[in-house]
Amino acid sequence: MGPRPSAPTSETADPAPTVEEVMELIRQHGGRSTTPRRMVLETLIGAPDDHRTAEQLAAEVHTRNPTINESTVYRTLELLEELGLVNHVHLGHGPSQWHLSSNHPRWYLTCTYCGSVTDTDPAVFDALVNDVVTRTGFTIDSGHFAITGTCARCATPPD
Amino acid sequence: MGPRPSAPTSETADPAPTVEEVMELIRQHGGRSTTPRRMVLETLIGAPDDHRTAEQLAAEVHTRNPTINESTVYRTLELLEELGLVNHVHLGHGPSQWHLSSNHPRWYLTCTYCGSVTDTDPAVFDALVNDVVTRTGFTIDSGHFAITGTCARCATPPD
DNA sequence: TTGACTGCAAAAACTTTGCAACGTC
DNA sequence: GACGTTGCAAAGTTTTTGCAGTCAA
Repeated sequence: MGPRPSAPTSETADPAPTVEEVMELIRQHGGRSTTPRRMVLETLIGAPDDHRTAEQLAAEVHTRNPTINESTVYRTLELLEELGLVNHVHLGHGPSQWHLSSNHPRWYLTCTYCGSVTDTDPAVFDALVNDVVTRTGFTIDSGHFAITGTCARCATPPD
Repeated sequence: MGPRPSAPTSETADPAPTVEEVMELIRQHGGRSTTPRRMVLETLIGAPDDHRTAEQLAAEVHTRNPTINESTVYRTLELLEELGLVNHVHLGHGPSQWHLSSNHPRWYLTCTYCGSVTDTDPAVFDALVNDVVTRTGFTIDSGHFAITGTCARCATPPD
């Protein structure tokens, strides 16, 4: 039930939703506006550019309401992802990282040696994305898996 | 202890190793030539272009020797990866897929909707790889994580 | 003989699920 | 009141680890 892929180029408009807008959307889909959902959302919207694990998110929520269960956080994230409001990324071998959806593509470069994550100018990938869709019909959806490699620092010869 | 990254462009030479060559290499590193290691290797070399999970590999090995344990398969794969002879890929949310290393880069495109995997002409990515390293110093190492998106078939409007 | 390797079982890490109680509409 | 949602606990999935016995060099 994901959105149809559209223009895969870099854009900048970012309509950060409010908690109320999201709750309304959930109600429109037959769901209910509940305290745990509100709190997860408020935490995500509080730092919209962060990406964090479900566990970290649960810990943040717990500082305000320790009764909210981690499985509820997982279920809320799953719901919000179905609605297209959040996404998860695999930056490495650990747990998934969650963040609010944004209109502009994100490409993560993670270093195999030091683990650092570089959030790259997506324009660099535009030519590739267009080339691939022209040649194969495959529409690349950035940012679900990181691209691994060696960062500038770790690439410098140690000798 | 991985190899220093070198020219990240598409090449074609593929020196498929023999079991004996690998066993010799293992011995040179202070390791031992054992039956489980031999069998895992023979299975991998038997279908060098396949990628498969540790569990599938263990099942294949079991048809010849059921006493070999899955944890030994994991440990063998880890060893062979340290030696640069095999690699694992994350094609989706399931278990890692293992395959013999090859000289030429591999890029996997997996479809979010139908799960199909497209092994793409790596030349398409050369420009990107060169662009990124020039701009940021980051040397992209293809093929550790898949690139997700929508395949041609799933992208055609249903109406 | 030495110590690397193995099988086994148990645990770790991350996520999902079953179910009865609860809260929203 | 109906039924979607939650907390809790338990289980599922993939991978790692501890340990005592085994085997290659």
